[in-house]
Amino acid sequence: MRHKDDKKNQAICDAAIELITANGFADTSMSKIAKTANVSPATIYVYFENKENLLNKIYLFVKQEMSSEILKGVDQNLSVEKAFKMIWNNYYQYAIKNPVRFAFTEQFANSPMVDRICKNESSTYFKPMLDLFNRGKEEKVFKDISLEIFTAFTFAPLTGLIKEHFSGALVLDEKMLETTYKIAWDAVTN
Amino acid sequence: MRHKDDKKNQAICDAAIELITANGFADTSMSKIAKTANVSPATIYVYFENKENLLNKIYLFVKQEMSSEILKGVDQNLSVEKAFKMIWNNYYQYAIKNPVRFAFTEQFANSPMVDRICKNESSTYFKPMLDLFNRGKEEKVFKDISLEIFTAFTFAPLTGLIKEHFSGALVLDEKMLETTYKIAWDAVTN
Amino acid sequence: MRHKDDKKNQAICDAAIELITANGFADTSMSKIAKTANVSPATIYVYFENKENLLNKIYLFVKQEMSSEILKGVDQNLSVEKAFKMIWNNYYQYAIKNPVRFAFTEQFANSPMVDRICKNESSTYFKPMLDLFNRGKEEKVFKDISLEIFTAFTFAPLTGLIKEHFSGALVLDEKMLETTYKIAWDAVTN
Amino acid sequence: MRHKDDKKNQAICDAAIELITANGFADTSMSKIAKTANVSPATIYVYFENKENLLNKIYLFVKQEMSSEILKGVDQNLSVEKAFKMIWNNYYQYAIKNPVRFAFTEQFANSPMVDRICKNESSTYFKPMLDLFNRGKEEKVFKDISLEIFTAFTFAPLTGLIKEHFSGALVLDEKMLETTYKIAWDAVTN
DNA sequence: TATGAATGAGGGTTCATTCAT
DNA sequence: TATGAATGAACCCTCATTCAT
Repeated sequence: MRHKDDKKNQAICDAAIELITANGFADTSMSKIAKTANVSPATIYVYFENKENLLNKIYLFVKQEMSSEILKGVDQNLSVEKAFKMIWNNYYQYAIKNPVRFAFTEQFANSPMVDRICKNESSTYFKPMLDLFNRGKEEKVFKDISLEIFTAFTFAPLTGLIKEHFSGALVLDEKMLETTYKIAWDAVTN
Repeated sequence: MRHKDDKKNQAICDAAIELITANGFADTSMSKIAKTANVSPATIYVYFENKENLLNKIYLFVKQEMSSEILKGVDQNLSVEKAFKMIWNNYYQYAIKNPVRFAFTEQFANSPMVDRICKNESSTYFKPMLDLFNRGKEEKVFKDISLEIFTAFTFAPLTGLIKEHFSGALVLDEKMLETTYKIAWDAVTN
Repeated sequence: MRHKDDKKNQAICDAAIELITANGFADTSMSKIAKTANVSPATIYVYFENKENLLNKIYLFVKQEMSSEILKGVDQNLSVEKAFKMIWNNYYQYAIKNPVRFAFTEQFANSPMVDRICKNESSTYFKPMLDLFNRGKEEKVFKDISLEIFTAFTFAPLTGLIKEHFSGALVLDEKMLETTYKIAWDAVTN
Repeated sequence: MRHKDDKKNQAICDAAIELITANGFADTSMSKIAKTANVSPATIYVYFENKENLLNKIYLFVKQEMSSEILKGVDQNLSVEKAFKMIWNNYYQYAIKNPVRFAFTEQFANSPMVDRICKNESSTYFKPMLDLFNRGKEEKVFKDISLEIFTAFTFAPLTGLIKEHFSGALVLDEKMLETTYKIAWDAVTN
């Protein structure tokens, strides 16, 4: 009996992420994914139940990878400020180093295509970030605002700028990044 | 020769916006648009060259409508602060009153589908907003930051919160809106 | 606007009947039907909702045609004996003259593929036959047996012999037919 | 060298008969048969050359089993009448006790799928029945008719009624069975 | 202008079968 | 022998678009 080939699985995932990011989910056919992954269309169905399941699994996979990169080096002993800055920078670094994966997650961040269960599970990966937010509020470092507003003034602006950076409308250099960080930090801290 | 029927044109646009917003561009077939608009599929091709052209024209149309709503009441005589607040609130009002159109524009804001020319043209509609931004910088009201950073801390946060409001993850009430505005204003002003 | 082309409809039906009879429903693809009918596969969907609907419509059509042929010349004024003989002979004639259509209906006579509604409707076409059976019983010409037993000894034997005739296992000549008729008549009459 | 596992062979046959009877030959995939038989799809090809060969072998197997059941207790010493009645009843009993196998054989009785050789071979299993028929004619018990007509008025009616019994359109009780037998006997005897 | 008919290309998916272990 | 992985071909069906009126 043949073993399940991990390289094939990876090739399919990579092809799917690349194509979906470039052309969108609906315009990415299973055939095209197969062709890009150098695999028969039928082979995809050995690893994934169907197209939607493929999307969900890949989304979870990328989110997990992303979260582990972003939370790298963060632990309870760090001060709120240092921990937050580290996460913020890690997020930026991940996006810059993995532009395709970053674009992929952004495409489905607010999409109904990725089902709710899948999204909930993915949000658990980021629990340490939530803990930090709560600790910051307890320590009166952060303003007494909701998580959504907090995110809206910290990660949302960065995300927006990174997107424009990738689109070529903007060059997000070191200095701009620092400016942005400073404004964000001031916006949500007392 | 008969004139092109403006009602038919409008019906097609409305149908397209509704269906695209609900199901996405790729899952919205010309036949379905035709059926929803009570028109033959072939008739759509009397008004639009093809599907992509339909999307572009509709995108421009909605952007134009949106900009005229958002800039309503804004003129040079208003102080920077008053003008900005007015625009910010108008934007919120437009989104709340036109959830479908708002969702429609958001869907394509970062999409490769709407071609570059189309996007550039659409940004000209918001020139008064750009003028205001420059005036604010000249008057030293706004910080000396780029337009992109300015937007990232003013409209981007609001857009994010509105999306979460529509998704049901959040209730964006009067008080939260004020809090958000205050943080945004403080973030970009000296 | 183009008119719906009745020749195309007919060509599709003929092709479907022929292919389904020869190869069975499951082994008859829409593409093959299209090719045989000299039509695009998509065109079939202009006339039929889907493959199953195609089968149902064709089944009804053939049954209707068949019943009108079989009941031709039969009316209330004929004696039970003469009317029955006429129907019996008409049935034989129809089968011999329309071997493909005969085989087609036989293939689906006891099949769950043709849905119940469709079958019920088709059985109404043969109501005159049922009336004759009841009249025969009232007049004490026929034995006091159920319709099913009646059919089992009149049409079922003939059907079986016709099938063997077509399969080449048998030559169903005039004399054999008369013998069969006589046995059938004696079997169900007092 | 390991022996071929007879239990696996049997499991595959049972699964195939069940699925084919329930869903038809074309809608029964090798994978589904494998799954139902708790076996790998590839294993089926150890026992059968391909799908068609699987069908033929199973058909022969069931026919053989059926014939041995039907001819059980029949021998040369019995009178023609007693022997015939025994066979007729055995046939009915077999059908009632093995509805799936009965339905299976019926499905392919007039199908082009089971190839000619296969059918011929299967008919040899019933040779004792043929002998009885010839003896009955010699003894002037049976009318001087062909085997086909004989079958058409003895087994064909019973088969038809059993089918309707299974389809639920009819309840074939003891009394009805007797009536049917009597008519059949009278139809083919002097 | 306006239309329903018509279509080739392509969609996702399943299939019988073979491969490699 | 026995298997799960792997596959090209084929499945039904929908699509954006054009045709003919």
